[in-house]
Amino acid sequence: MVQSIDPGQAFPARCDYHSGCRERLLSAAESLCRESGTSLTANRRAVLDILSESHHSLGAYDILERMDAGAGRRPGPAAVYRALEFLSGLGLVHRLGSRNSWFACSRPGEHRGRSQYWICANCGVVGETESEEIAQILPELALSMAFRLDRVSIEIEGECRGCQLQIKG
Amino acid sequence: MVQSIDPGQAFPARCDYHSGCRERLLSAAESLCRESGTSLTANRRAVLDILSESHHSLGAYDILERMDAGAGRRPGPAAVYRALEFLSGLGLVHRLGSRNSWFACSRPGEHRGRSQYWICANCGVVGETESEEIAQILPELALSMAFRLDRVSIEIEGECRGCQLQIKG
DNA sequence: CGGCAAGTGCTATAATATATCATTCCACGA
DNA sequence: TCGTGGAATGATATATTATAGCACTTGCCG
Repeated sequence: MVQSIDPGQAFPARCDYHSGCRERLLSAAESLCRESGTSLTANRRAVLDILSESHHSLGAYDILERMDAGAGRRPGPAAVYRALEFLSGLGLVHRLGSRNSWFACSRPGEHRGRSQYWICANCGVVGETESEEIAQILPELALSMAFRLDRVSIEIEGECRGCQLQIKG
Repeated sequence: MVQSIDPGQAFPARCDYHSGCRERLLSAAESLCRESGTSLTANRRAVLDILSESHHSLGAYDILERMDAGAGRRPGPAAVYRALEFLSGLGLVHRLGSRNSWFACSRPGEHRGRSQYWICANCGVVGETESEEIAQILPELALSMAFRLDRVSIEIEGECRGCQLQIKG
């Protein structure tokens, strides 16, 4: 087995009431903040809460719209982007460049920056894998080009198993 | 050697007057259009010309600005986006999701959709590699997840050799 | 208390991308 | 030669995504 994560488990269930993910994310957020001497403020927590409701990716303005659900007033876009920047800095959320959207990390605190993101074009759910091989190959390639590698983004678009079954059957 | 392209050659020279690239791109454009029964119209060619001037990536509006250099009048953004969509459909240009920008393909007509893009954060030049290993691993991973893989985007940000040398020395 | 740093609110605006519909251009057949 | 149909473009408006700038608040620490 060459995967550090069983790929059979990598693509999350379609259901939004996934268990464990939110709790894991929140506790990772708290410990990462503690470690880094920052704080999980109300805004940041609100954005994290919204993203952690499902494994779908959301646009920043989608997040913004959901932020008045509880409170009466809605912040400006900058508040959302500031929170997203903070959270992605800690690896708690990721940005999908191919769609200008954001989603909650499935494995916060682990394997920072070494994930592949699998995006179902039909249902919008995003899964993550961590391929050991890719984690090895890219630095080797970089070395052979004398390229200093800072950040990697791997986005794969296609259709998840669940959607294929549903559409076909 | 596991690379189909020598990685030592993958990152393009910093100079903008690179030889061969433009010619290769243009002739690939013509043959791809011929094969697909489409045509390389003036607009499309203008966008391709602008992108092929260097290995840098450009925003759509940067391209737009350069489109009045010769002619007196400038088209609207839609013209640029239409050309970009057409050209990227043929694999002649690529979009960088991490930066919302576009660049000319270094290897038009080959290995469609199997490239890795190496982006120098300092000089903005974009190089391409085609890793055989990655070309194998991703479909295997997809298979094990029962995920139908349609499109892959691999973007690596860092600093190229030339810029590292220049800054340090 | 006073001063600093981090975070936020608020407003404006920049940057990126698409929708819609009229018009042009050109190849092709009657 | 004319008309017709499809592809591409022009033109205008607008949607979507993201950042800038600056005042204010809050909490901490001397």
